[in-house]
Amino acid sequence: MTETYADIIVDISHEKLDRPFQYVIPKELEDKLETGMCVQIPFGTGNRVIKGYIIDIGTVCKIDRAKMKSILGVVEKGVSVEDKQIALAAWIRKNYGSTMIQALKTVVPAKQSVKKLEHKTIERVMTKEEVISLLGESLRKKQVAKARLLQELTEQETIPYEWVTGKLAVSAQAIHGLEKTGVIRIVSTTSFRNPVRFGAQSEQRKTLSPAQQEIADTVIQEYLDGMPSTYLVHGITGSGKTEVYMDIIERMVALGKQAIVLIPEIALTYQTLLRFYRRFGDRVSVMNSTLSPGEKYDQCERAKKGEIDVIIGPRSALFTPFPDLGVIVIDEEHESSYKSESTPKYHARETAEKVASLYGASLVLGSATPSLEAYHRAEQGKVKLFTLKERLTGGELPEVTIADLREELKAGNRSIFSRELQELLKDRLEKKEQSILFINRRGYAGFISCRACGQVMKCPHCDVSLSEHRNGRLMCHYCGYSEPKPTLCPKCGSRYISGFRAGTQQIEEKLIEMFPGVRTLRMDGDTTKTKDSYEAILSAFANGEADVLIGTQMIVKGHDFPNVTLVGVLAADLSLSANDYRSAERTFQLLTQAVGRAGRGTRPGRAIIQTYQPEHYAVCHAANQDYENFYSEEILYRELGDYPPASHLLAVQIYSKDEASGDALAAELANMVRDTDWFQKELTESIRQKKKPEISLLGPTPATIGKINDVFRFVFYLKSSNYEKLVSIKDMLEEKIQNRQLRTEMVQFDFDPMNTM
DNA sequence: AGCACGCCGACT
DNA sequence: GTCGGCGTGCTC
Repeated sequence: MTETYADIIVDISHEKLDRPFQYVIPKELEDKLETGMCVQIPFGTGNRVIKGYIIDIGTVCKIDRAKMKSILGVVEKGVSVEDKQIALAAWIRKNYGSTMIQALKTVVPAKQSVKKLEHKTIERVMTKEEVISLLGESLRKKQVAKARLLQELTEQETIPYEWVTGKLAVSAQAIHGLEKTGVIRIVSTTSFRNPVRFGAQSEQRKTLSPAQQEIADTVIQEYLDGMPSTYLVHGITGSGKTEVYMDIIERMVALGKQAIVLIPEIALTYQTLLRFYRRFGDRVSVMNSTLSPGEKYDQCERAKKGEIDVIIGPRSALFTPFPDLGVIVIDEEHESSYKSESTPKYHARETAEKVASLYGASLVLGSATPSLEAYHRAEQGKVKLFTLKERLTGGELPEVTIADLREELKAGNRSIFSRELQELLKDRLEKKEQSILFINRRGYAGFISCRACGQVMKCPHCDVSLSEHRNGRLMCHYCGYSEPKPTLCPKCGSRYISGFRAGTQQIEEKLIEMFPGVRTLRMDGDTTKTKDSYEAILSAFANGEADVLIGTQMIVKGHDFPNVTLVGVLAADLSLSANDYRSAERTFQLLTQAVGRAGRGTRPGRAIIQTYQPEHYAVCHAANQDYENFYSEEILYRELGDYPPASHLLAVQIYSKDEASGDALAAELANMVRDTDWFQKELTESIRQKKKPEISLLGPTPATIGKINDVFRFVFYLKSSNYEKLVSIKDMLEEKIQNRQLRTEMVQFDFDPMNTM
């Protein structure tokens, strides 16, 4: 008969107590308790009863058993903001895999640095004379601590609390003593700063088009009917999605509800914010990664107290603790930055759905190129789809041509610019119009293709590109398949078979070589170390300080350049051949966005997409700006390969300082899954019935980048259409790992990963 | 955060 | 002695 114990975080905001305490779970509560629940516990010497949150349940007794106390009872689920936050953290922990502490820290951002929460101050209640007489008395009684504080009070009427406990070294008891005798008063002056301030000028409301109006009306009406839902607004750039969001938010605010607006960090520009400020005044606030922890905490407090109605920010703004949230808007819903890169690796879109259901709020997703996940759910009827096809501002979509680089090679053009692009560049330079050259650096990790026929070396099992490895062989990083690197193209026999290498710097050099005197600006990871330099380059270009802007993906997001009439995409297939299943989707999104940069002003735009694979559906459909047809082809591919959203993928990532032990652990964990009874049963069933198994295991294999900072990385994948099954495997592995007490190794879980490891 | 323990000067 | 202020450390 074993006892069960619970790790509990006590409900006292103090950094010293921000760690788990272990309690005995009484027999009668054993079945009722779960992680994330709120319980009553005796705490401290006086055994005063306080609230605590269960973060873990186990059978390992970590401290002296004699010291442990028992849980008194369950605090029934309330409706407070805190309870929702805890429930959300528990959900994240369960679905994405992490410890409860990690989950709590993501959901309650200030829990860590809570020390500077309220700026408490000490205020003198009595007159100066009375204090001086008290001071004399204290000095006589040799009450040094009290005297120090009183001395300070003769000079100042109010003193910051930390100053008193810190510099003056007066303990809390002494202060409380003085408070009791009525000498001072402790005031929590919660001084909130609004990070950005604008004048209260209001933006004149634009009348919505019938299509826009219909979206806003539906969202609001269904909310009022008590049936909030998830909506996907598929609208091309310039179709006025932001107007729709603002209309919905305004009506929600009028109902006394609050709104969260998520936007990708990169699109968090001054212009976007300005529009919201003009509409909602100082009832709107910004979450920003540059905010200090203290400022973030302020934002949370303001939200809790109902001082703001709208918050705008990246992924983490989702956890703003509003008392009565009405709607969550996720703009540019397809952006990969909505997936967290650190544990817990949650996806903001999925998590937003959970948040919305906790609050009974509506969720509005918007994108010009929706993620396969969102569109798939719309097809299944789980999400309501709206399409905005009209560009409100007029503005024609640019004319797009595809340049076949294989033909260029045949015609003897070995430069990185196709002949048509060269001509158009020359023309734009003469006309003093601006151009953008876009190089796709994604998936640079050495795939191999034939420059004569465009053939890309692919894994025969997984249909993703093979990467060139240290040992010179080609490897698949999903399943570990490998083959020797060919010297001749297996399809056409050409010897021009190699990885593609070109950076923004080489392009710039070639461009200056070809057009002496051309003014260029370069933007990539190297030239934009800080956010300021990013803005600086973009505004320099917008001001006409250069003829050509050369850059990686970052130049295609946001920002309008009215004078740009030519966009050249050099080697579109670079990202197409990245070795993971999302590469076509990413390529389509990038190309569509890049092409959309041309002709935003009055003059019509042109775009050239250079590629070795002109027949590839992602390239063709992007050239035609045709999302629907891209989607129907891509979803077929996902269904065939059992990739998300048709199925689910769990990446189990193993990190280790020691290559051999990491490799061994990866193999051991993978075998642990393989050896389970139900996995074996599933396998035999599938063979017997000649169907696909409900679950399959790929790998383990060394990661694409096998070693970073001397840490070796291994990975294996589990595929299943049943998400719950993957969660249960994660739970099982988590338990095994916990009991093992790993030293040099670390294991992370990534559900439906955005990047291959 | 709150509570006990122990140290130290003051006072009956 | 013992009372009371005050710092320190701990809380499962």
